[in-house]
Amino acid sequence: MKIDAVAQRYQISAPTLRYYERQGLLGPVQRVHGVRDFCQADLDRIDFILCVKQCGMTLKEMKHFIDMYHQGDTTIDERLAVLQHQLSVSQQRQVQLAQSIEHLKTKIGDVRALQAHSQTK
Amino acid sequence: MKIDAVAQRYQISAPTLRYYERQGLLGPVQRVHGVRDFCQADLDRIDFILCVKQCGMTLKEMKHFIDMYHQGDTTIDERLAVLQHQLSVSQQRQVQLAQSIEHLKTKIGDVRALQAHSQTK
DNA sequence: CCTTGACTTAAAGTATACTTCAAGGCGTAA
DNA sequence: TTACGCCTTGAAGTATACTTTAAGTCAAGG
Repeated sequence: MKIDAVAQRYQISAPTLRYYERQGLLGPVQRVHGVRDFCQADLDRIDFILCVKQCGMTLKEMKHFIDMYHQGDTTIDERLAVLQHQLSVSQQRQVQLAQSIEHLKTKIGDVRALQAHSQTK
Repeated sequence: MKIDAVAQRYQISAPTLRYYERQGLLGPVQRVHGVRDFCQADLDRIDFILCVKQCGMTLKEMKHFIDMYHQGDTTIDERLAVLQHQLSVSQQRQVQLAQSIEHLKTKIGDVRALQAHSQTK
């Protein structure tokens, strides 16, 4: 799979994919005549990156995680700890987001009341 | 209320509060002998800023919103539209976050299985 | 009176995550 | 063979949101 197809599939730009590879999050992706050809493992990796990115993990943290992954079984405990920590952080964010959304709804209600008032003047 | 007290109360740094004022999100906050003295309106504003920030609004967007607020009643419709748009964006993020959290839980399960396996070897 | 500590300013620096640019290579259709 | 389109590279540029630094002010306590 070439870079543009991958970019389309995951809704990210081709330069971003190249950037991820440069940062060591990906590959090195195999080249055919110098052109990247993403294999299933690369796609799975992108899937992982996008997932933990959504969960709030930074590229630096991902790099650390991936480096541990390449070091093999001895790092399983730490990798598990990192993922569990990230889960807990994400769940906190989830709660905070829910609160802020409720807060925002209240503020919208306030503005709506003001709007109704100004229209009846 | 002086800047350090406000900073402590909202768990943000004093330089960040000064930065927000410089960006036009706050005040100008009243000074007593050159020292900022935050009034209730300022605190309410900070509350608003932190809420919409949690919801994913950028400082630029907040600035736009606050500028409209200062322009008065004629901007109510647009302000309401901005807040409703932000609500919808935040709710989308909430859904995506929930999905990514589930995804992450699955990945944690996978690693845990691997871990159990390597221990029984 | 003088030191201390908390505040002030403007400006420069940092971190994160990309994006854009300039110059160029490769393979296929005309 | 030449033009087209998609790909390549390294390096520089951008956006966002702060943080840090340097130099200085001011009121209160010893």
